[in-house]
Amino acid sequence: MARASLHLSESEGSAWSGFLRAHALVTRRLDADLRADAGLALSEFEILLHLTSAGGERRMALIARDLVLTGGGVTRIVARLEKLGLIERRSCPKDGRGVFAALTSRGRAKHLAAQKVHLEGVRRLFLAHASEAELKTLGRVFRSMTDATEHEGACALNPRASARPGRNHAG
Amino acid sequence: MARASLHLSESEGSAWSGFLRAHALVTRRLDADLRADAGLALSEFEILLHLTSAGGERRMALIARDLVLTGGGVTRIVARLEKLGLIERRSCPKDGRGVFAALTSRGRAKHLAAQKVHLEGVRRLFLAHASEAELKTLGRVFRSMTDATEHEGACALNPRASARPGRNHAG
DNA sequence: TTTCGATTGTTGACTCGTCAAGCATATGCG
DNA sequence: CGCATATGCTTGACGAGTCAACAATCGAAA
Repeated sequence: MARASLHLSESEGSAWSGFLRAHALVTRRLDADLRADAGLALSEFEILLHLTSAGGERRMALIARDLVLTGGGVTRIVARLEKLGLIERRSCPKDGRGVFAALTSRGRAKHLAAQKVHLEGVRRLFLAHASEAELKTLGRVFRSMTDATEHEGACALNPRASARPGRNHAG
Repeated sequence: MARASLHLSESEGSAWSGFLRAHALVTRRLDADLRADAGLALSEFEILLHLTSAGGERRMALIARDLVLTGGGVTRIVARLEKLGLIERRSCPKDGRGVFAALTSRGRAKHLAAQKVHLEGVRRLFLAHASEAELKTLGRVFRSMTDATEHEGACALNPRASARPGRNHAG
């Protein structure tokens, strides 16, 4: 383990800082477009989209896991969407603790309208900058990162799991 | 322009959602590690790092541009770092409006200590998941995105520029 | 020089999501 | 069953950064 160099190579550095900058710029712009043209924040739209691709309803905790939010965060976003009439809460008959977030018909319509803006933005800001082969590379690399990071001991989504017994430092 | 499909292909979808998930998971974990092991938030560390690689001092506005923050945001992060004794403000002799954020010696020391944690995290959470060739691809793709998005009319960092005369919708 | 528009940085008000405490329910074990 | 522990969701308090308004300064043109 002699490779504890104190700085990154050029390709490492530009991949990492590009990652941060691209995320900030792209999501910022996409959020602005969505707000202007559809009246919805990106985080709100993401939940409508998630519910749509899940068939219309989903448990709060699963939304949190999939969108990398805390439980409290989902409660609050869903509350906003509920106030807009786009979502309703349903209690889960199988589990008295559980709550479903479910699209209303207005919610479906809103998703459809916003989806146009969203897709246009994702294509223009993100997809347009990579070839098909490059997209596959991105997908593969991101998948590896998320799989590894998700299972890396106690994560922020899992605060009550064992108190970080070890983050397997490379030593 | 008949390709206004209402959904993404599998490779498009997993690249995009992977991008969002990877960013959320990786930065969250890195921020937690940095706080636990160095007592610094990721955003704070990023400014120390930026100042270091800029030779020790930098104008507020340039920090904001490079790190994709608003001016107000930089003011607040720098204020925190100043309170910690890691940074000091210097007025710019050439421009009475300007303010430099400058590393103190304690700031340099703190950067050095935190840099170990930061590098270990970036390597483990991000770099380890891509080959050299893949890193080059990421760098190239992200660069294209940021170049395009930065110059795409009024961005959030440039609120007083012409009021979004057109976002060149594909029409 | 005066004047007007652009730029720089700061600040109060606000939004968004996290954190942690709390309550309700579920599940496993004696 | 009765108790301990784990999970699901909500909520008050808070942290972090944006937004918009503002004051100060710069620069250029009349």
